Amino acid sequence: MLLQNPTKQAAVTTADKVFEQLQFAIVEGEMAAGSKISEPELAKHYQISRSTLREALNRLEKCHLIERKANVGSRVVDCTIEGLLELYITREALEGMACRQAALNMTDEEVAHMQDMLTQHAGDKALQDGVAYYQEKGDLDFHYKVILGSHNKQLIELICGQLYHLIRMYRCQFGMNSPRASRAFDEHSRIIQAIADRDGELAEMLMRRHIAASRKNIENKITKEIAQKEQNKIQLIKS
Amino acid sequence: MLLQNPTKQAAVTTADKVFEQLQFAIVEGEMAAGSKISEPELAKHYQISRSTLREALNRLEKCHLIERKANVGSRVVDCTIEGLLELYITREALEGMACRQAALNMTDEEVAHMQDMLTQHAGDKALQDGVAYYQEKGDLDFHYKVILGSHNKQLIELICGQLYHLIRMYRCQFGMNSPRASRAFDEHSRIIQAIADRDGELAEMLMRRHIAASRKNIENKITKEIAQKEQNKIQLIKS
DNA sequence: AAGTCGATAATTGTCGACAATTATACTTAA
DNA sequence: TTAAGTATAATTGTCGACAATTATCGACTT
Repeated sequence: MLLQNPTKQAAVTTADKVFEQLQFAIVEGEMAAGSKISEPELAKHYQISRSTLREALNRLEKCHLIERKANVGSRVVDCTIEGLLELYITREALEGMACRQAALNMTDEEVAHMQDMLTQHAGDKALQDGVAYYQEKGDLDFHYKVILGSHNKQLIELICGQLYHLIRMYRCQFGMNSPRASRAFDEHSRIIQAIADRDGELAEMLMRRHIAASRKNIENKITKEIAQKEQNKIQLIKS
Repeated sequence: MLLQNPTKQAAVTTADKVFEQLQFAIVEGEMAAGSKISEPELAKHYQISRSTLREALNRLEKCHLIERKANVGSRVVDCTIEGLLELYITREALEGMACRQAALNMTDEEVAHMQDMLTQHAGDKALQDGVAYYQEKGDLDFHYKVILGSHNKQLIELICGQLYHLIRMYRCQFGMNSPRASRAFDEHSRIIQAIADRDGELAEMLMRRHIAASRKNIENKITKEIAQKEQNKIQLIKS
């Protein structure tokens, strides 16, 4: 499963290819979050020169997957709870606006296509009832379509080109295949309705609530996990 | 006048310095919008190697001031009306949310400091009544403080690190020292009040209206200018 | 005369080496 | 034993050259 973002163009140069591999490695956690990056080591591993590697690193920095300090080096970004919440706040703002713009700017064909997609997902959903499939692919499909429907290059670039890599990273690392599938589906359905009605204000509000709900869901889950770990620690000490 | 963004750190490496110079050159229009960038030529001009120049170009790309195509080269972004409107839509979303977060997260000291700043600006404003100063420096000061007050690294990076360079570029190129100084001041004042009241919802709404008003103002001005030019053309043909 | 194909020139991508800076480990003194 | 200072090693920044790709110009065909 790749789930590449829809704005990306074919990787022609070797730096492009290495960038994609590194991106995958970081998102999937093969390169640990927060770990230091050794340019000579990585260059050797991918059999490329440091110049080419640095080109790839620059693109990783562009989508906020690594951080660089002058004369010190690069690190993979680390996944913190605060970072995750900040990311979702930003996402709420951007995707909410994208949804409003989609309601204003989507062509009728695009709207129809989205509705088709949703009914198709409904079939899949009924079929394998609540399986993570919808959450993974269907969810991303939906959100990408809305974002692209905004017809706003700035929004599209910021969300698809930058934020979503980080979101995927957090999803992988925190193991977030949250069991909101059926509820999310209903929310998606209402959002599409608002877009079809060309009701930008409602569309934005619904999208923001949709994302906020997702954020709160995660927040709950994580705080519970932390509580669980604390519990384990205490039991470990007792025994 | 530099009006550097408040998040930037000192430029230590030569690539950093060249980046800053290029950034300035692009924003101020010394390098024409839409023009092609010749790496050998620029490298020679700044007396640096192409590697170093490319490092600088990568940072310019990060703040969306240039665009690169593989095996073809870089161009300065061009300033279109559509691009400007898309930028302001995005800004409305991000800065609106930043303002909401500022209402929630700013310390009392930060709020007090902003209020001080505003009264000081009020003095300046009374002094030189309506002069562009407020529009230039005061306006940016205000917006930066709100954004930083959100205490959201993601928002801060996106707005200050990326969007604002473009905004400054558009301001320069389209000659936008709009005569909204006094009205903008009142709007700023109300926004600070909402922040001081910790009313996130109102703060966001006011900031969004503030930016939307600015956008509409520009929209009007530009369409008028275009109409004017058409008029001139017609007269030219007649004569 | 217009358009297409091919050779040449120019530009971008990639490479390996050196310079400058930072991190590490060891020695020395308190 | 701890701390500071210094010398060494490793890493990042910068450079110039070569390879690969693209753009330009001219010849040739229709």
